Amino acid sequence: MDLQQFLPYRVAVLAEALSQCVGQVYRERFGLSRDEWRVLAALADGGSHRMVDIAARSTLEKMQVSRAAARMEAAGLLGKLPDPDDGRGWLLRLKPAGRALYAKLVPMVRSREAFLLEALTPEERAVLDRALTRLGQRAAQLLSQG
Amino acid sequence: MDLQQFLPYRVAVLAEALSQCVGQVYRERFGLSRDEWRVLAALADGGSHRMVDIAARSTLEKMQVSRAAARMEAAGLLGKLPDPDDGRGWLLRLKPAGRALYAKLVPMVRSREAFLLEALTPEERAVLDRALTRLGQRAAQLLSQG
DNA sequence: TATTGTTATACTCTATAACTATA
DNA sequence: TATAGTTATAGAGTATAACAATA
Repeated sequence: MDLQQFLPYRVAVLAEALSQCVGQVYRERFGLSRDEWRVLAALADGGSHRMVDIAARSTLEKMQVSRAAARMEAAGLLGKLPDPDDGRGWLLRLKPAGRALYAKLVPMVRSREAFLLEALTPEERAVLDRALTRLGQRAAQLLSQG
Repeated sequence: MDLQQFLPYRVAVLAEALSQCVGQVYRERFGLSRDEWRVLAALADGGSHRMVDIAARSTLEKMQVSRAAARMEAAGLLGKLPDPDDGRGWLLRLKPAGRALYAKLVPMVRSREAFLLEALTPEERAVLDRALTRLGQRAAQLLSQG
């Protein structure tokens, strides 16, 4: 068997490389961790969201969201409001500083993504899109079966 | 911007899922770490290889290879022979126990990979193959430029 | 001077679960 | 009993660089 041709390995190597590409922006230029960047992106619609929803939208654990949110609150990027519908919960919402950061950061990562995608034709992108989705579904199936 | 549609995020999530699928085999059933599994796979051709070559073939740091090899040597999976061509180096080589482990492990991860790929037509697989390669090249380009 | 492999160290991440307060 | 969020802790993984031996 050839490791170089093994799909999980290839995807892992690519993910690592893409993560570094994007990380050069959010980590090195803006001092955010990966989790903080995901929380920022998950709040991008400008709304207020419960932590558990942010977790679902960002593929993070509730604990990771809690910690990232605490750091971002301390940095003045977001605020925590009591959830009016549930006394246990909080709603997260970007503050102006968080929105400003987002507005600077997103065009930069977007243009990196665009550069990456220039490697593919529109048809290839469509296939890739489907492939990522379907492989994810199959992987979930395998994982649920053990 | 929609995190769910962002390519680096999608690839990261998929890589995580695929890594768990394969990890269920090499970690949970055979007690190997990811690095040890990669070293095992990189020695799969039955030959003797320098650590620096294993590192290149497995996308690991020389330090990770050194540590993984030390653990695998202690476990009797591989042996270290002095490199006849370079007094500084060692050649790694699977021992019978390592080859036996490999022979049991590979069919299992192979069948998982095959199950995953059933989600795609042969044409889609070919496109995915090209896409992974080209995206990796572009990412390397971005990283080298900063 | 550069390279192979080893070791040290500090740091980050991850996983698990205990814990509180509400539902 | 179950859920939202917080906190604690231990273990794993990562990054950096110093180091000895050899090229």
